[in-house]
Amino acid sequence: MPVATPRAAKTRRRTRIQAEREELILGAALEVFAAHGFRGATIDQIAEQAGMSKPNLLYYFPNKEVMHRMLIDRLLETWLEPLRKLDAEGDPLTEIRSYIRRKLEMARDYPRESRLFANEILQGAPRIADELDDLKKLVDEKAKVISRWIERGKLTKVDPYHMIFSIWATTQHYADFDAQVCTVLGPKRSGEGRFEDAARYLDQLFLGGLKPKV
Amino acid sequence: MPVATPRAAKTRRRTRIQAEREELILGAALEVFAAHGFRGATIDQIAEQAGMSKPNLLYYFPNKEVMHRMLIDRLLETWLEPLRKLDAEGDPLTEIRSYIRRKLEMARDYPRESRLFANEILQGAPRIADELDDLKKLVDEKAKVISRWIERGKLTKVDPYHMIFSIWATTQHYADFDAQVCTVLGPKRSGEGRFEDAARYLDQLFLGGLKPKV
DNA sequence: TGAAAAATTGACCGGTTGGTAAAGATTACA
DNA sequence: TGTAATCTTTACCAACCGGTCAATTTTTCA
Repeated sequence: MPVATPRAAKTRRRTRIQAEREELILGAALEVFAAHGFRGATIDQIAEQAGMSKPNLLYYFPNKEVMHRMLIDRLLETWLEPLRKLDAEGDPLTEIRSYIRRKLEMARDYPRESRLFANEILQGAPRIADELDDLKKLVDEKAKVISRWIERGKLTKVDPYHMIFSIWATTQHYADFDAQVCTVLGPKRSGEGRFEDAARYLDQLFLGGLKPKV
Repeated sequence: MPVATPRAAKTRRRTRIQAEREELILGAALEVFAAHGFRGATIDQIAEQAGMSKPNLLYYFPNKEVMHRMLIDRLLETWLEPLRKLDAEGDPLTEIRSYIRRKLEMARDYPRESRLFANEILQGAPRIADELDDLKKLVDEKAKVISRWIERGKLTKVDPYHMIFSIWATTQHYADFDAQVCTVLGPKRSGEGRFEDAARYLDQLFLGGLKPKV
């Protein structure tokens, strides 16, 4: 007869345990979703990763979709932050360099988030069409900023959209294709130093390719 | 009592129907694996895509793994061909440009193969560790070629491994993240022309970034 | 301290999935 | 044409999976 679900409890104050457990579960869910995709992840796996029973997990989240959705929403908040920070008033090459750096740091520090997102896009983004529209708006806005930089001769004339794609691709590659990167680099070079090497290389590539030849 | 499986029939000659059906099934499997990943793909889906019943499909392939493995093996054959063609004797910038072009064409013409591979790597490459070792050998070999080019002053001094990663990342992005690319580009620019725009941009990026400043 | 609220668990359920068994339909070929 | 091999289908099964139920344990707080 009792069994007050956390949702029912939302009318009351949130328990300390509730907050802790929800974070624990979302962490476990991120781990499992990133490794196996939405369909490949099972609630049992997530529960085991979180160190609790399946019904206990389902006491905090009504189902798999809600966990996934919550992770995606959170992810996009922080994921787009580097692009938001791209400052129209700053020095173009410096701004782009910083953007690449920040994206690479995110690939290094939040690889699971990157893979969660990659899994979703790879399968046609079935659960995040709305969020992609927001993304489009942001990219449109920043593409205009880049276009203005080009008009002022601060950058080589390139397609801003494809430029942004290339930054996404090259940086997220180190999170999404980590298994391949580490195999190819071999045990000696696949330590954390690979991100510094990558940063150096990407500087050369983008600054060389984008600096205007005056 | 009869029921000779195609495997048992291997001792005899392969039937016309066998060859046709196996191709049909592999095509359907590629479609479904690329769209949903290994775990997310069901035999029923593949059978429906191939226009036959599940047991009929399982008459030609003993299980899901075998289909997947066969697709991966085939894929890697053609997938690595562009890199194999990278010619130590050719002109470095031309060779790299051609490599990028070929990879981009593969992303355009074989997006399902690209996504099949991406799915597998993204999940830690659990089923293709051996194949990745072969890949490493090939990359090691070509990295040496690139290093020699650099020694001779034909290229800016860059890390050959990360250079290859950046080519993979930027080209495969158009296949793997197609859903995102099309959303961001909008309906007007997401026709097939996007690959030509990409080719133009990648030329600028890589040739600008890699050409030696003499 | 005691009782209500919150947290946890084992048992269970209906639907799906990978795969099998066996019998029937079709095809190849002597 | 007949028959053996090949191909296809219906019916089925055991394991798994998402999620519920009801009962038990733990925590909170008056």
